[in-house]
Amino acid sequence: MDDGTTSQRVTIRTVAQDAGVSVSAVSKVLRNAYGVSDELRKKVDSSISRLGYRPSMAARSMRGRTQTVGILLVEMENPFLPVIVSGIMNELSQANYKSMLAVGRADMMIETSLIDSMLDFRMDGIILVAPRLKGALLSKYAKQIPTVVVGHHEPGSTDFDTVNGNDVEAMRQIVRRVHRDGRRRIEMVSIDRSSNDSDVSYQREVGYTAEMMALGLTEHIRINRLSEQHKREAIAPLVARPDQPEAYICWSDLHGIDLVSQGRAKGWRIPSEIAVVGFDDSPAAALPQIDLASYNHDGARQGAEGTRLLLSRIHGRTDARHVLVDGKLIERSSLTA
Amino acid sequence: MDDGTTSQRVTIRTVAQDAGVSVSAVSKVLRNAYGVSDELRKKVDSSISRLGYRPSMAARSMRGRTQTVGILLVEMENPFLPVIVSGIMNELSQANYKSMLAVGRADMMIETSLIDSMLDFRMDGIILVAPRLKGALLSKYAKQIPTVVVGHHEPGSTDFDTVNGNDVEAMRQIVRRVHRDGRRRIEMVSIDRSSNDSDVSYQREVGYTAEMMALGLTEHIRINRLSEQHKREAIAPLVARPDQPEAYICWSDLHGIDLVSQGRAKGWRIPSEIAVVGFDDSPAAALPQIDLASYNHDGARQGAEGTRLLLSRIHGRTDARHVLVDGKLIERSSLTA
DNA sequence: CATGATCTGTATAAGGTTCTACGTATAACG
DNA sequence: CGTTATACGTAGAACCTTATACAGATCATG
Repeated sequence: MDDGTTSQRVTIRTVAQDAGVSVSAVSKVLRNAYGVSDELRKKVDSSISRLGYRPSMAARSMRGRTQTVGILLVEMENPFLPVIVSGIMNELSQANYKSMLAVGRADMMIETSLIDSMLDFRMDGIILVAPRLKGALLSKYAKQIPTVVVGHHEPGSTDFDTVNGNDVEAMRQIVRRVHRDGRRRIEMVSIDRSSNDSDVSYQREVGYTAEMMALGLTEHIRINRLSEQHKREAIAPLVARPDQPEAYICWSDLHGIDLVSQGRAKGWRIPSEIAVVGFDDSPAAALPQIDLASYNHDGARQGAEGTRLLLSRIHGRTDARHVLVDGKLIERSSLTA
Repeated sequence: MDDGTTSQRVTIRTVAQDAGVSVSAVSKVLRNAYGVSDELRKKVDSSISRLGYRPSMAARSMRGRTQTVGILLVEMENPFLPVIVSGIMNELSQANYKSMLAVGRADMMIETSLIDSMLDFRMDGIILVAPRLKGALLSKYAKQIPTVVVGHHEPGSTDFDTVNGNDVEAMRQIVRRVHRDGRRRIEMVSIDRSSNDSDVSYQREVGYTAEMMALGLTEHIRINRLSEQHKREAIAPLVARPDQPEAYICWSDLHGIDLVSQGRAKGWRIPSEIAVVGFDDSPAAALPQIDLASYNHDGARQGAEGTRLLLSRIHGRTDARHVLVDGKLIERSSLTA
């Protein structure tokens, strides 16, 4: 306390001095490494809490692990993403890891710059949530740092792991459920693939088509693709059609919400004549005025699963894993009477 | 390239070697410090881009600035918060700063641990968005690191700056607008203050009361306080009242949404008999089925303003500033015919 | 031409941790 | 009692950058 070397900040050296041991001993306790007696640990621990010592991340990251993983979020507006993040953080805090979150703006340039930034900060690994970046670029990064990609189908990759909702199975399940009520003219509302090159939309169409065929409803397959831009107007012609099907299964709640509200205004009897099912189980779908049945993809679980993969990868695994997470259909009055 | 010292990572040393200058010279260029000729700079810059060198944040933060500020978000579910964050990030990127985002879970323990974490990472400053932490604790941190608090009234503080929506003025404006249509029995729906000790609810009540008095409507002042927990049921008695006022001004869209939907179901004529105004302009309020008038508090501007304050504080300012940001009332069919 | 001032670039000491290699004390064993 | 194995603790280099102090060159001035 009152010897010559007293400086401002309390460092590992201060602790060592206070506890009367070597710097390396303290470091060992900190990392609970091999070769430290209970007695030593006790001395050091009490010095640490007495002095309120906190290891400097900066110094730490120059040599060893930071115990911190970077999370890159494609954007913040989509309410599905926070759920994934909270799943990630839950799992991380259990493993005593910290996180550093960065938010892109659905822009590739920004995304790359943010990933670079995480490399600069020496994160132990990164979790990319629904990135816009394509496989080749992702692979480039994945070679430099343990990487897991959530919500972005790319099951062929050998450099990073992926976690996704099981879109195909989800769609099949929805189709089966709707069919169980005796409906046969079941159509899908999807988005124009050219506007969004991700695989996500495609997977859902595959599931729809596959199950329709499995149920012998091949002749009723019909996919209405809307441009992603002008949702509200784009859906009008669908509502105005004279020949309505018995059910619409939508690629997203956005479509579903517009459909039920415009449909109700037009006098549709929902669900008796026409059932509508959305996708994503967004907060708006749950509003009593909307009450749109929707598929919940268990974002928290996707996040948790991705985190577990990343941690095992940080601990040395090198082969790529690809996980599909099942969700469940939330029944509401747009589907169930 | 092929001399003995070639290791994996490209460091400042690699660059120096490649450019045929000293390490310190490179560092000077990097920081554009005094005493470097144009010629030298050119040599170094070209080596940097040829080698794809990126300075290590870890090493950098051990001595100088990180050029990174920490953002602490109270939680992620509230859709108002991402807007603030995007305002912050916009402003930061213009000033060539990076950000590190951490998300609490509306829990004080977690918040303190996250702030500690930002100190460990040697952020140049922190922006706390709607923190749960109280003034004394905030002051403690503010003494260690430049701090700005957004969305958390605490105008008395001398240790940190604050940015807030101008709640009093907002409420006065809403009351005036509603009164302009000839309505006099204007009530407020607020939350039980004991459940939320923040100042936010109080400010809005103040504004409501003040304007009602200014308009000579003192006798009609009535504040209905609901417990924060069971919103949907808590609002039922309000809807069931036999003596309805001519307008409800709500503390939050959550109340407003329930009010318009349950009210419409009950046969209220909105807005001719009863007007409803929410607060926050959440996405759900804008849904055509809801169409709830609401006050938009310009979160992006609050974020930007906070960022500017932080940067000036990082650059040496020490006196505390307290900024109020005005927003605007978004008129929708729950208010305007 | 000597002197001082200015301008460029360099050498080098922090800065706080981790981690390998090593030394010492203690225990176990014949 | 001597030898070996094991547990505990320590020295010190390495990590990459910044920043201070200084040396050398160039230029202006008396």
